[in-house]
Amino acid sequence: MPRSRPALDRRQVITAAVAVADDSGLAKLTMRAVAERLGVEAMSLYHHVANKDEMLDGMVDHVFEEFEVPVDVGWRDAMAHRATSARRSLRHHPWAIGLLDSRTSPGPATLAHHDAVLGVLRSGGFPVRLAAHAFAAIDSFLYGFVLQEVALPFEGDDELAAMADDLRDDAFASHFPHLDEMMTEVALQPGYDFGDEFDFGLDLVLDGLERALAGQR
Amino acid sequence: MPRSRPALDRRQVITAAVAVADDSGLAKLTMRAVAERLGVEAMSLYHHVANKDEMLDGMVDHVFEEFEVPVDVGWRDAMAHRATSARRSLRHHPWAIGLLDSRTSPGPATLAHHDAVLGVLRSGGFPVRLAAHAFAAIDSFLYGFVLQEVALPFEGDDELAAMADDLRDDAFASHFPHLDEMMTEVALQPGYDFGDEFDFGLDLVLDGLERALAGQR
DNA sequence: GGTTTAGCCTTACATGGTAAGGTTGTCAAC
DNA sequence: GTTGACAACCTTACCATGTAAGGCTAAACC
Repeated sequence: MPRSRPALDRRQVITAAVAVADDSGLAKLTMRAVAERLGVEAMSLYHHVANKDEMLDGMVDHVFEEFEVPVDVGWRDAMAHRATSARRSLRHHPWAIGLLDSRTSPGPATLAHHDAVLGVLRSGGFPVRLAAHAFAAIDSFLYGFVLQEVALPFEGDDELAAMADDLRDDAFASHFPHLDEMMTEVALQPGYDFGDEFDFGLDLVLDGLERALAGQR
Repeated sequence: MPRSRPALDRRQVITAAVAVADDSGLAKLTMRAVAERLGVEAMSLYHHVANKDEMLDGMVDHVFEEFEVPVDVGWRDAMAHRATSARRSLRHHPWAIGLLDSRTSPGPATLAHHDAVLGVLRSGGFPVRLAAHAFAAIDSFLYGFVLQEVALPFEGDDELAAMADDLRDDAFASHFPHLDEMMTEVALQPGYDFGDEFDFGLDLVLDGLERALAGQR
């Protein structure tokens, strides 16, 4: 086996891990699977990441790299764009949101991203304390929304309908009347998409922050 | 046919599993550990739950049982109380929030809880569609906040300070000036508690909903 | 009292993380 | 060019975990 150059590095390991998770889900993300994708044996990965946990940290940080924070627009547009971009990334890597709660050491991209967000708020006129409030509120909404979205047991209208029919019967309707009403009159209506709730909630939060900012002055 | 034999049942298995997770964390939650807590062998559990995954479903549903939804107050107070109660439970069972994204089949307590929340909104005057918006917005904020709170790499002021000192140095301050400012002027100030951001964000969301409800009429 | 069977147990296996240590190129120092 | 250190990758092996298959025992029903 002729080996010429440092073929592998940490970045490639992380990238391959992300690809495996994207393709096959977190459950199938094993060191052996990542190694195979790189044409290498599992133990070789340990020359580039300390252990699987650290690899997961790297994967999360990798996703944060994708979050876009525009700098030349007002804070509100910037935050809206950033939230939309983050949501898109997290939907593209649906395993990531589930990792967030177990990763306690933020990577460089994560820190850089958070710094950029704070930067936008501060230059948008938010005093430090209000910026902290805003930061927490926006991120809570963002992550929570994606968490729910990813946990939805269906994908698209038809699957929702199938699942709903599966679940709802007379017993369901009598036990959970409001849920039944919500499904019948909203969720199952043609054209309804839970994803659209994102804009409503985001505007709600941003409106509130705008008002708080105005009241501050 | 009802047997009068003192035996294990599904509820006990779930309860034991919750206890193991509370005490030792999700990583230590193994079928053998749960069995041991019940003075039983691992395989015996499979007479009461189909597999580990279904046990996790049951655990999540168990946590949802704890969420309180008061019925004899206005919608706003009810939602505030419910959010606070849910947050308390999720902090008490920190593993739960991380399971939410992988559980796609809601249990009976989960359904009942959601039904109760919708009931409060509907009788508070929310039209169905607005109730859907409100539901999504509140839950997004709630889950997202707890997700962040649980992922915080510290517990209490002193640990935060220790961790911050560990992280922050000249390089940190110059790379991440806004983060540095935030830590110095907010997070590290005596008495600061990230948990307090919860009330700010919750009020923000509820204010927004109140306004939306008023505009609807 | 014999049969059935629910409820628990023993065994065993495949999968997965990773410790220990081996092998083979590359390169610096002679 | 030879040597030796080191880096990058591999082989083996171990232990933990989920769970399939089937065994044992006593309660429940005939």
